[in-house]
Amino acid sequence: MFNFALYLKNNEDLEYSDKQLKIIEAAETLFAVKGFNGTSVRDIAETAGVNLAMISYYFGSKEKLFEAMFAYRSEFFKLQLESMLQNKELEPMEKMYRLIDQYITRLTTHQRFHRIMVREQMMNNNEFITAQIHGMKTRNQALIKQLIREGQEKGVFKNDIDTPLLMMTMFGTVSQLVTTQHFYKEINGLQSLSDSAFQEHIRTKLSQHLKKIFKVILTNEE
Amino acid sequence: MFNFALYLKNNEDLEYSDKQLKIIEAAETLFAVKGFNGTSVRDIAETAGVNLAMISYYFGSKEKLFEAMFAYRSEFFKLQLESMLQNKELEPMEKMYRLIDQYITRLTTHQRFHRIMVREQMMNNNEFITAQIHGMKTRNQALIKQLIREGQEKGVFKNDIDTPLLMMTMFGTVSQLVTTQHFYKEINGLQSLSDSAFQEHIRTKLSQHLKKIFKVILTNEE
DNA sequence: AATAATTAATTAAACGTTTGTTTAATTCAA
DNA sequence: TTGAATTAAACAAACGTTTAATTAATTATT
Repeated sequence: MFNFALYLKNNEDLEYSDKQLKIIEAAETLFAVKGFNGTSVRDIAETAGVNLAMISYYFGSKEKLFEAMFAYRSEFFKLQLESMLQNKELEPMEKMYRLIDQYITRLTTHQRFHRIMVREQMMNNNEFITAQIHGMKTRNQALIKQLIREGQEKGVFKNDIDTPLLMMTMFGTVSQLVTTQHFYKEINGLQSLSDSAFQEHIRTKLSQHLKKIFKVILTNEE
Repeated sequence: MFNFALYLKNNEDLEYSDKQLKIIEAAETLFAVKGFNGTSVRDIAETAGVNLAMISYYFGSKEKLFEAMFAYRSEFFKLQLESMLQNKELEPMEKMYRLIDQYITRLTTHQRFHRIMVREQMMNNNEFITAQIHGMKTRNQALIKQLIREGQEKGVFKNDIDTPLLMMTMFGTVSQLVTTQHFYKEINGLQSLSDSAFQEHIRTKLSQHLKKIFKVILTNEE
């Protein structure tokens, strides 16, 4: 009997078929809303419009599907910072502004994946995913630390910057707004806005707010 | 046959017995680590050292136990702001500083409950708990808005303050640090610190950091 | 090009566990 | 002696996963 999941394991750089992608998308949607344990394999199969057994057939298990989905989506979620940070024509503060905007864009356009990340970050249930998140965080932290050092060497940033704490403020503020956006919408009386207009509103506000904070924390100017 | 859960429903202001509190504490611990769906009633019974049936007997169901635990703990979690904010001898900025410290203290000393709140805030699975959280947030937001207005009327705070967004930064920064504290510990090379020393370290750093941000956002001084 | 052989994809049904909850009997306390 | 607390056992439902049979697609052979 043919075992696709085993076959996949030995061909890791395989592209997913339409059907496999439907399963991955259904899994992402449901995991984001109901959590891993709150989502049944039958839920996923029905949402994806495939037979229940196809999930084990293609991914081996529910947990492996979770990991496959996470790895697949994290590709799109990764910040593309390297080339921007190496650009020698940009000032450090301008780079930091772009970093903020890129982070806001990533997080608001991949909200489902972000919710999953927030949860997994707390739970540490799955070794593979914990390692993935840790890798992401470590990479980003190193790049940002380098950028801050660059600004300090050029004399435009202050010297007593707590990089991890500043990142906490960026991640935390955006994350908090994304996860409690209904409350934010209500308290600001923005219920009449269309969803896309509201998302745009959030992005603009967050960008202004974080840039303001970063400017005063990083430099001496107002 | 006697039904305690029903009896409890008609005597809402009843105090919990030692046994009931053991169950509530076990539930909090397990829900915080494994989530609601990841925790079984048998898990809770074993951790609390009681018979499985006692949970249905005392609380009616797993979900009702969750709600009872949430209501019980949210009492201790609530910020006690009213009296402090009404103190006429304190300057607005000093009040804001105290608010920050109180929030940091609450959140770092009730981390398990906070994790549950973060998750529920995202999920909106349980109506009762969603309503509880919404009430908490609305109350806090109103009090803080009032404090900011007071500062503005006294001429010490700027006029263009986005209160909800500033709150997002406070909640978000503290929340992010608490939920990813292992990463923060590692990246700062603080593994040798004892747990209580590390918690103290976090509180101090967060306090300084947030006060700095709030000062420059709220006032014109550095 | 047509047919046979082989491999992959798909399915409904069944598997053994675990789940939350209830039962009915028993022990304990007032 | 009466009402409450406690228990082991049982319950049906839902769970993730596997099976075995069937259909579809691909490859090999004539």
